[in-house]
Amino acid sequence: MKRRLDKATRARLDAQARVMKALAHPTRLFIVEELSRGERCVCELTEMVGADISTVSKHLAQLRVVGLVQDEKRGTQVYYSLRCACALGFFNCIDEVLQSVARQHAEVINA
Amino acid sequence: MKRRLDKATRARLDAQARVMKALAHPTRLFIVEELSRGERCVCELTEMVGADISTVSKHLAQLRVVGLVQDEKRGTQVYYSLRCACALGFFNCIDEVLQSVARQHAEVINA
DNA sequence: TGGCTATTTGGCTAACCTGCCAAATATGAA
DNA sequence: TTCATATTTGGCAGGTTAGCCAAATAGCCA
Repeated sequence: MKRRLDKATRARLDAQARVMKALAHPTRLFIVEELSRGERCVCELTEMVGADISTVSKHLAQLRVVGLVQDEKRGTQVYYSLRCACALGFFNCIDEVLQSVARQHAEVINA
Repeated sequence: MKRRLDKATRARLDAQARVMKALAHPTRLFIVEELSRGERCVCELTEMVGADISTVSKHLAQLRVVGLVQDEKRGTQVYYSLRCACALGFFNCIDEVLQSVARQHAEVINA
């Protein structure tokens, strides 16, 4: 019997894709990487990223709604932290892919 | 000293984000998952996905350019296969995130 | 060659994303 | 309360993406 993309599978994939999409932006990857070292407030991240604070705030909101990070308000500042350390595993795999591509590229050039 | 998003870091993050972006679509996640069971030709995937073949072909092209899959032409058919099995690790982490969110959701509702 | 099937590419529109500014909101201090 | 700082939200313009159809390309076989 043929596998097919049924409604339930589709719903699961939609949810998974939403999480992937939240990670699919250089600034948000930077934020995740930085948060893996410890919590940071919005203004710290804003300074590091070098974009408008409203832009950074929106990136953080995207990571938050999918559950990758959590926020905690202390005084006038909001501190964000990673909720799932496993997100860092992504970097390893992605780097593996990129290195594999680089190797292949080199082969083609040397061929 | 403050960490900052410098030019080199930015370039690395851009490359990583390109790979993540290729994965950030339900249809493409489905394809990756299906290819983890073995190679498939475009027409097989098209039937499973249930979209236009040109749409599926474009999704496959996106996965190919970032190095996640490779293609091999045999006769009139093109067979695609996974290039990095580690991509499957993504699913585990994403599911962990989603389950964590679901748990939190339940807590809030029961509170 | 011509016809058939499999796949890719071009082109189009609708929908979505990003980043900035401005305005709103929240907290703490004077 | 008023001011100042930190953050979020609304809104807009420019750029990107998705999916369909039609057309082009490639391989196989008669």
